[in-house]
Amino acid sequence: MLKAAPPNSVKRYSRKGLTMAKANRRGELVCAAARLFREKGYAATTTRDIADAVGMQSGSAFYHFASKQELLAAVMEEGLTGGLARTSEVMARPLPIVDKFRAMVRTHLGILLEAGNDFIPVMLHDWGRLEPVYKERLIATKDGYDAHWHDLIAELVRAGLLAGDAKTARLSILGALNFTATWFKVDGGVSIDTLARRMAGFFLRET
Amino acid sequence: MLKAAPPNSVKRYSRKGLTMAKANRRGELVCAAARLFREKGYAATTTRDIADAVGMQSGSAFYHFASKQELLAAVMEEGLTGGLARTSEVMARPLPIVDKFRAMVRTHLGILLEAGNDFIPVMLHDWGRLEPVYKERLIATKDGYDAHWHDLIAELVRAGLLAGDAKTARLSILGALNFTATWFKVDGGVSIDTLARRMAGFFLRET
DNA sequence: CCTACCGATCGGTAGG
DNA sequence: CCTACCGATCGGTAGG
Repeated sequence: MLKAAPPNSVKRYSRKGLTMAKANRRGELVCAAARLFREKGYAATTTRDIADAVGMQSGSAFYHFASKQELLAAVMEEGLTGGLARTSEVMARPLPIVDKFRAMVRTHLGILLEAGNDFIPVMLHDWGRLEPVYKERLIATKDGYDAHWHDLIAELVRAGLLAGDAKTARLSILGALNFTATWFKVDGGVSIDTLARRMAGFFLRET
Repeated sequence: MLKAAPPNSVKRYSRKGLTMAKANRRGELVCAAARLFREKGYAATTTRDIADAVGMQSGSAFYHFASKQELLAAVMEEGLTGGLARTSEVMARPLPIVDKFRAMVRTHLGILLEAGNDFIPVMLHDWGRLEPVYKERLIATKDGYDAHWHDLIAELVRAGLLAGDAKTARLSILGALNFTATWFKVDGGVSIDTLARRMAGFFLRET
C-alpha cells in the first residue's frame, strides 16, 4: 500500500519536524515509541505496545511508519534535532568559557534526564540496533552535535581549565554525562541542576 | 523435565564457577551467549543463535539452562565473579594510592574492553532486561564490586587527589570508564594501556 | 485508520 | 544432547 501524507486532523500545530512533538498522531507514535523503547529496549518493544499506547489498532502504526526501524529512526532523529537546537543555542551565547561549559553540561543532562526526553537515551542505548541505512541518515546531525563539544572542550584544554588532551577530555566528559541516563532517578534526591553543577565542578581545574 | 547436573565430558577443567570459562559445554554456552548478547543485545539474540554458535541443536541449550533468562544471569554472574576477583587483587596490592588508582582504571578497562570479556558489557547494557528475581541473586556481588571503588575514591578525595565530593567523583569516573564499552575499538589505534593512562591522568589532580 | 489475516519465528518441552 | 514438535507472538499487509 502506498504511504501518502497523513490527512489533516482536527489539530495540527507543526508540519515540519515534530520538535513540538505530539502535535499529531505521528508525533504521538514517536513519543510513545521513545518512552517504550527506553523502558524495555527496542527489540523487546512490540509495534502493538506502541499502537496500544496511543489508542490505535496494532496494524495502524504502519500507516504512519513503513517499519519498526523507521519508528526507531524517527525517535533518534527527534532527539538529535531537539538536542542540536538546544546545544547550538547555548554555544551561541556570549559567555565566559567556564560558564558556557557549565551551561552545556546542564543542557546535556537536561536532554538526557528531563521528563519526556527519552529520545537521546534511546539513541545511546539502541544505536547498535539501527540498520546502517538509517544510521547514515542521522550521521550528519550527530556530527554537528559532537562538533559543538569538540570546539568547547578544545578551548577549555587550551586555557588549562581541563586536564589532558582534548580527545581524552571529551570522551571522558561525554561518557560520564551520557552514563547518567542509566542511573539517574528523578526522585533520587538530587536535581538535574545540582548534578550538573557537581559534575562540571569535578571536571574543571580550579581557576 | 528435570535438570540434572550435566554428565562428565571428556575434558573437564573446573567444576565450580567457570572463570576458566569454556571448560565445559555449559561454559561454552555462557561465552557464546555473552558474545552474541553484546553484539545484538539480549532481546534480539535467539536461543537458536546461541545453540548454533556452539554446535548444538536449538533445543539442547535448555538441557543446560532452564530459560533464556538463566543464560543472561549466568553471563552477568561470570562477569561479576571474574571482575570482582581481578579488582580485589588490585585493591590488595600495597601500592601508593595514586598508583592503585591507575591500576584500578587499567583493570576496569581490561574487564570491559579485552577480547573475550563480553560479560560486564552485557551487564551494563542489558541489566534492565534481567528479571528482578535474577537481579537479586547478583546484587551482593555487584555491591562488593562497587565497595572497592567507593573506598578507593573516598581516599583519593580526602587526599585532595580528586575534585568534588566522593559520590560525584565515583559516578563520573565509573560512568566515563563504563561508557568506553560503547565506543572503544580494539583496532582504533589506542591501546587499553594508553587509554587507561590518559583517562586516569584526566581525572587526577596534579600532585 | 480499522478489520482480518498471514508467514515466520521464538522460547520452551516431551520423550528418547 | 537430539528429534520433533507446539502454542504464542510478532512485524507486516490487503482491502476497505
